[in-house]
Amino acid sequence: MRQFDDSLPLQLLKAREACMNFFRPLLQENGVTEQQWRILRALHAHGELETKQLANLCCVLSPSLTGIVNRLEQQGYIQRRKSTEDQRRTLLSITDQARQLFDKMSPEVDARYKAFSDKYGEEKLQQLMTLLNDLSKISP
Amino acid sequence: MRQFDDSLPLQLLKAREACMNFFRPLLQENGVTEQQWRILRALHAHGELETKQLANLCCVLSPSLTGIVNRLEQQGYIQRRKSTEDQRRTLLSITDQARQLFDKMSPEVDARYKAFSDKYGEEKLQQLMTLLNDLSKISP
DNA sequence: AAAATAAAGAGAACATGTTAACTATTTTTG
DNA sequence: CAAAAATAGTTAACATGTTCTCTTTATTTT
Repeated sequence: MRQFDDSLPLQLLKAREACMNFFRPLLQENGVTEQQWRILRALHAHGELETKQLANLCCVLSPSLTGIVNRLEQQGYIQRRKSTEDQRRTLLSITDQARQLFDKMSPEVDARYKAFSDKYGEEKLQQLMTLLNDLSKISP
Repeated sequence: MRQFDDSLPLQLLKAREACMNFFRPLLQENGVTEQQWRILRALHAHGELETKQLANLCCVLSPSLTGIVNRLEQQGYIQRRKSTEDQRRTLLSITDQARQLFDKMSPEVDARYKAFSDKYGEEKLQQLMTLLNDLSKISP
């Protein structure tokens, strides 16, 4: 069997960990978890979304998303409304309070991304993104 | 700020998800979780280890490891013993029952890894592993 | 149109991730 | 050597991941 330390899933995990080390402190300073930030960014980029769409975009399962969204709503960062055509669907969007958070955090996020890119190498980062993008498209 | 869908952490997550889709069913058939399997493989490859070493190898925080190891011990896959020199340290190793599990699963694990490698491309896989390995070494 | 099916969310139960605090042991300092 | 500081591991509290089930609403089938 394949050597343990060569396992691709483990390497992906470690890489993600190394990358997050650049951003985690910033998120913590601003009182949002990694997952909450992922959700907010998706809504910021895509506008109003259904729960299911959001889950797919963020690579989160819907039961997890339920809780995350509840907490974000409680903190005033997200608003829900029911779709009028299809009563099953919930539509989610960010509030002005969330937009303020973005304005506040954006510069520092960019700075840290640049620090990361500089340390790792811009070309390598591009290559990596391409390879990852290909990988995420395959399925058994 | 960087486009949401271009975020490296998200891409790493999606890539990992795509990869795990090849193995998850097998793990489930054998009644072990992804994390349990990771722990068992590390112990299988490295022999007896301290809790902390194991946590570092597997990219798991010690509080999580405590629970995982408890459950694995309960299921008869792991045995603990106290270090004689340093009473703080716990030494962990796999049981024969775990070794049997490996013998049973190894061929199928290999087969699926090959299926994955064929579908993704062996060269690309090598490149990717190299890039990930580099990434996991950098820190802010 | 009534019944069967499918789809979207939410809820439950358990495993894991994450941070902080705590216990029991060394190890280090004064 | 005794007190202080450091280390290994666990516990606690909460957020999230994972699978299964349930409810509600649409859609399809007969």
